[in-house]
Amino acid sequence: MPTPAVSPASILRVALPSPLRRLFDYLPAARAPSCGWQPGLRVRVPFGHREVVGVVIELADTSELSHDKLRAVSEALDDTPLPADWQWLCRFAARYYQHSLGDTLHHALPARLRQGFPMAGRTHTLWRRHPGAPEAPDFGRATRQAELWALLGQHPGGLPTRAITAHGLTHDVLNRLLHKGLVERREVETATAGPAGGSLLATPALPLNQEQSDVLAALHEKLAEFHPCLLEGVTGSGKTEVYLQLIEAVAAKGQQALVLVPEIGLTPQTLARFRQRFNVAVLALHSALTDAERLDVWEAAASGRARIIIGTRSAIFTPLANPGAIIVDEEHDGSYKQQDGLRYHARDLAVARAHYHGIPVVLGSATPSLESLHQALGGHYRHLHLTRRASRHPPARLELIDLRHRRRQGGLLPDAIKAVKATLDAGKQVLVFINRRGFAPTLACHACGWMAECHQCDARMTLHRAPPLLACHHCDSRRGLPDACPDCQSGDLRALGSGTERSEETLQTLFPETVIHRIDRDSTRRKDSFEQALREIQRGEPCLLVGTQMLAKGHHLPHVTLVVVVNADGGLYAADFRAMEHNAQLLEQVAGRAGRAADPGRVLVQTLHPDDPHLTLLAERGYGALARELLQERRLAGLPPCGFMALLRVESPNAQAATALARNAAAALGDWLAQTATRARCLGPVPAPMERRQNRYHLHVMISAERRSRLHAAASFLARWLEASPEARRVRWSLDIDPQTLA
DNA sequence: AGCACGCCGACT
DNA sequence: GTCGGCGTGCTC
Repeated sequence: MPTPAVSPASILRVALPSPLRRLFDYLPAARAPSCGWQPGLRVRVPFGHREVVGVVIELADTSELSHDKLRAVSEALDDTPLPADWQWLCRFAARYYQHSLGDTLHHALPARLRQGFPMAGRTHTLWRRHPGAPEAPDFGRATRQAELWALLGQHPGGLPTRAITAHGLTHDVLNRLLHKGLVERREVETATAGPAGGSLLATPALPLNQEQSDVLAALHEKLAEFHPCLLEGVTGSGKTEVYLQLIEAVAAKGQQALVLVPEIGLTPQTLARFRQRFNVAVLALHSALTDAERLDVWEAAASGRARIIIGTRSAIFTPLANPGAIIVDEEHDGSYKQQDGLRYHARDLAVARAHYHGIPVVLGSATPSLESLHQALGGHYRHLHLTRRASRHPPARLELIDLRHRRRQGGLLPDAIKAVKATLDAGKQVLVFINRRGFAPTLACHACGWMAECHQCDARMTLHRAPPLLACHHCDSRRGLPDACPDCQSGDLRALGSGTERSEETLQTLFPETVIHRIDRDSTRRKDSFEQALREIQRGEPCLLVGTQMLAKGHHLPHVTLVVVVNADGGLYAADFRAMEHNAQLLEQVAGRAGRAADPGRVLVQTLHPDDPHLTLLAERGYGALARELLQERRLAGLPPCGFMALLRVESPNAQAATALARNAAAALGDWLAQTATRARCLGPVPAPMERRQNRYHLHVMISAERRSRLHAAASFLARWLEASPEARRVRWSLDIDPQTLA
């Protein structure tokens, strides 16, 4: 048996940060790393006219290029390969999403490592009081030094630099104490730098109800094998406590847990809940981290020192030394899908990864995606349920109220206004949900019918009042308000429809005594203003909340007993086949905000289609019933998740060039499908839902198949065709496997 | 994707 | 004269 060559190697095949989906052959650098040449080593290589960081993928004896064409690796950047599980995930993702491996590796690497920085070594710095220092030195007016001294006094075992700077103390203060000989620094092995021994739990677990215990018991049954679970639990049924106790079991075995949360879900409160419970290191990956901190978390996870890792979409690419479980909270959330570059879905990668590791993966949601529901109903995922709310009240049902032919103020019907008044009079809070920011979605001329349109998009401009301007929500264009109609010079320009600003204004005139909090992207632009508003709201004074989906998701609003949905029709008749699913998820999530504490809630839903069968099903029997009905319809239509789909998006400022490429690609794919008798369909090209956006023309070519393998074959052909096509280099295109929206 | 090369127009 | 617009071609 020949043993695999480790070193010396003659050719290194390297993945490079480039959209080109192939490897590049290099000669080894003169100096081999101490581990010898191996796949997974980071290398710096000359590439064209620059140097880039790449990853060795395989070793080979020969190259297709002649020897004199090959260049040598400049240097090996590490003495150990990148983590094997991380390598596996990148390769899987690159193959599944038809993306360049080099690009995938590049994006999955912390910025520091892709820039060629060395791994931080396996030690880190701890600071503590010098054993020989006096107990209470005199700091005079140096209050920061005294502060640091006090802080270190609380941590005799020493504090990492990051913990000190997190307290607002600078390196400068640290250095001054160092020079005075009052503190000492120690370099400790990273792998052993975990928390001091003692118990796993910092605070005891909460008691579980029967349902929660049953779910947890089911999870405990299979902790050492691949065990995909859908946890379908209504809002307020205690999913998080189940997660925490599952993690407890995992951590008790000395293993790590990876928790994914939606983009808006990673709040200080969420993190605090995990940190309060456990004595082990809980690390968060969020947008506010510096590159150095991000690298720290990566290495802590890769070494096993970090025991619980919480993060958003990209956290799925965190290496894990000793994984025990993966949890995806609010698994239906759209933010798990990357919408550019490597268009991965973190939930789907989580399942693939759990399979690779042979560990459980829990997908939790009150409103599961049809994808996950399909797997659960088909017996491929374990289906777990939490139906009971912690509060006494069952989830509020939706009450549909008919918007047709009725006067409304600020978007609200008289019935809704009456209910708002009654709720406020009872000393409770009201949430008015509008999925449109700005004052009004349209500015129109009452004399000739002209409407303010964006010059760069096929869209109307939104009227904003503070400051007064017309803004396009699809590009960055904005302009001042016209005094008169540009077409007929009439001065009778009117705002049509209502956005958050207008509802806020109207409600303020109707309820002048009441405090109104408007929560949308415009009102919360200032840092912390959202958190501040939430704190005030949670104090419980009667007030009105007017907001977009920012308010709908996840936040605990215990004093809200009435929710008014200004218009439920957003997704009813949209071209996107997932529109109703997403609309229903949003409505159910909004409704979940009502009556979470002591009082029962009411949810009023205004609609122009009170007889729509989907909407009435949702109102009468809830999301679960509607989801199963929608799934049936998808099955009949062969749509995902009962069929598979990929989408080629083509875009260019030049409409002809975009159309030509889309047409040629579709024709090439059509021919190939026919020749190879591959059972997949090619649809299009068709203009994208908003064909012109930022003066670029968008077209779609859709591929669908009953089987994943055929979709894959077709998508793979298309990707190769596009790469080889000269015209595809002049037009921007992207191939989206399992697209979540058709926009 | 970068990046260089190359060929045209409008400036100190 | 040259600065710089972006089309074209290449990267082991």
